[in-house]
Amino acid sequence: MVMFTAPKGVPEYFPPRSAAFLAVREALSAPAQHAGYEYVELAVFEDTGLFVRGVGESTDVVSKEMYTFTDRGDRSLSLRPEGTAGVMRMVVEQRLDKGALPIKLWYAGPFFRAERPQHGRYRQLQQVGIEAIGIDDPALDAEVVALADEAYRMLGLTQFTLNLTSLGCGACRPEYRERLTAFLDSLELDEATRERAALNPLRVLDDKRDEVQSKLIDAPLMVNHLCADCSDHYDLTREYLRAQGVLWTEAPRLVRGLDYYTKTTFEFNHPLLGAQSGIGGGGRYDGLMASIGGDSLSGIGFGLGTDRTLLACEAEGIDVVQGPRIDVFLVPIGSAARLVAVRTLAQLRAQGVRCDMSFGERAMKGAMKAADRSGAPVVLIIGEDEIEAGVVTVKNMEDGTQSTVPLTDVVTFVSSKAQIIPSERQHRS
RNA sequence: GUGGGUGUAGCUCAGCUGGCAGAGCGCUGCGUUGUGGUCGCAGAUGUCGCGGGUUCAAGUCCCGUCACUCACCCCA
Repeated sequence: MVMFTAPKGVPEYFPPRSAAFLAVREALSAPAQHAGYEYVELAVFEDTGLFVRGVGESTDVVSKEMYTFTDRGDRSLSLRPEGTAGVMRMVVEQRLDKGALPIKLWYAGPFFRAERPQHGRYRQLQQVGIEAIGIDDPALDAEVVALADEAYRMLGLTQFTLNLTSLGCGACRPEYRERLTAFLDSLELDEATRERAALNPLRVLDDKRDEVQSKLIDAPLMVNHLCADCSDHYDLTREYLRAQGVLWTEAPRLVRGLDYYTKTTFEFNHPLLGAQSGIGGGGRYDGLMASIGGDSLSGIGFGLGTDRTLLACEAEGIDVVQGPRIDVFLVPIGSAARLVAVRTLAQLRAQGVRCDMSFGERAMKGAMKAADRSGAPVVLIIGEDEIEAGVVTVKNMEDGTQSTVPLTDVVTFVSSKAQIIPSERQHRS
């Protein structure tokens, strides 16, 4: 017999953790939804050329981590390794850029990178992302960063950090890049590092090794060589962040792996996640739309890692899912009671009460055990005695007390009671 | 792609210099013929990852292989 397993590096979520995953995904997008961002459902695979031109041919993500295949029409397609390029393609293709600006969009779903799996690093990874396109205003940079910060804080995370910098633009970065290259050429570096420097010298700046970092103390930094436009933009962005009470660390050596980033760039990290500590990141990408054949519209956005954020919550001991998953559980004993239970269950659900019942010919003991495992705080027992008396026994599972309610009143009685239960477990403020 | 670690019950793991396959949790039943959770008692569950070798004897030692995992790299 063959035993099938999920492909390597694909995290799956099943009860009870799947509920936490869902709650994290909801929490990550909630602040953006409150801020007017609208949902988009994107293609999960795209023309390979979109990522080559948009994300950048020299990036690791595109050059060696894409799942690329040829379809029956000999088209080269790739599973999306990130979301921004696809959003920009949609905006250009659907002419969304001809409407009101800025275009504010959010998305969520799986992305794919053929990497060696590790704690928090998966081949199928889940992200929640937002993009604000078409207006080059530092207030939007600040909004995007603040929405990510708000999402993490809403979940109850306290230990994450925000690293922020500016990567400059097409006007000032090439000059800086030359300066940095000249500096790196003057150092004695190992071959792998030299190759990295040739491909993207900025990448060398965030090398983790102390022996490399010690040589970089005097390295020129982008933030000290910004043009007037980039410098003003960064100053205003920080002023607006301060105005919203967002705290951050200046990270002049922060580098991102995707070529399209310009100006404001940021990364959220969590110290309890090990090597893969980035729980979210993003930045401005003013040249991206033009590079894939659209107008020269600016944009800024983030991608937040749903898997890693869940890991971060677990590492901080946060219960993302609070309270029971249902409010009421029905325990019918005997066929007459079962009919009553099926009808009552439907009526309760129509009232919006979350409820379930014991299925199968279970004896009272087994049915009560099922009731207990459901987590429902209230159990309705419907047996032969109750049927005969025209009542339902209502049991409080926390203190074990019970009372009888006429069958005709039970839906009203329970639904008014169920209204109270959710308020007892409101989200932290 | 490179390096390290680990594979034993559903889960978490113990098993010493080779000598009868174990614990906790969970699961099932009973204590209570209409009451869960707590408590007590009883019970079920193994290709010791897989293949080969050494040995009277291998979960244990050796070789190979696969899987998982941590780190490099990269990134969410």
